[in-house]
Amino acid sequence: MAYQEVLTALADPTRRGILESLRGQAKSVGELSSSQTVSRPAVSQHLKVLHGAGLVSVTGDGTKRIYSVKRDGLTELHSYLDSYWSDVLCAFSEEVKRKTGEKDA
Amino acid sequence: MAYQEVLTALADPTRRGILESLRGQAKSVGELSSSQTVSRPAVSQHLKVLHGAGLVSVTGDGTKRIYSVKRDGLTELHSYLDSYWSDVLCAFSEEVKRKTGEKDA
DNA sequence: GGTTACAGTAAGTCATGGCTTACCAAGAAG
DNA sequence: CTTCTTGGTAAGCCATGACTTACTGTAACC
Repeated sequence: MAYQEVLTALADPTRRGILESLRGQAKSVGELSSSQTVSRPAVSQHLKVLHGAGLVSVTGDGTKRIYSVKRDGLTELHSYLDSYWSDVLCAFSEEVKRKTGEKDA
Repeated sequence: MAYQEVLTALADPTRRGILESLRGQAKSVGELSSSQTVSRPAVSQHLKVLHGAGLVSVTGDGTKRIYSVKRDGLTELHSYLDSYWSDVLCAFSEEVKRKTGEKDA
């Protein structure tokens, strides 16, 4: 529920690659690591972060664990970005740009 | 034009704090650093990253530089997140979750 | 012109985290 | 029951980057 964690998770290129590889097709850890350049334990660690951020969901209690994209995980970040748009005050910051040489700035 | 840089820029808490402090009100570097816990040079460095990511714009060639939020900087990332929604294939990944025990997985 | 204030740069330090190899646990298959 | 496959954990290494102090440059003000 924290968009901060989502940003942290999405900041890493490898993690984005995993998420991209996962979108459209749920995969096991083995399948994921074969499509990535890093080792399998590295993928596991990244998946832990992604799971902690709520970006992926895992199923299968057995020896095979299937990971898939959890679409809802991006909702909060999406809303956060939206808030920057709806921010009316944001508009007048552009106005300030023109008042550059204000003496009493 | 790269949402990767935006994600990297937004991943840092201090940078988010600067951006938050900047939203709704354009500020000089001095004003920013006084509202932040880190030193002024640190703020300068962060502003460079934010500027590189296209998240802020700067005006004032003089000794006073006014930074403001550049709303457009978030557009690409916003669209990127949108693409996860429109991804039809994303839907069937949820379906796969139920077929967990597939033997030929 | 000299001084002061503001801001960016440089250099160096330290912590965070991403990756690897090695190991451990658990279920499937024979 | 033994063996193999699968995946998470631990420990350690190394690179990245965030922060600091010190310095430099530039514009405003006297």
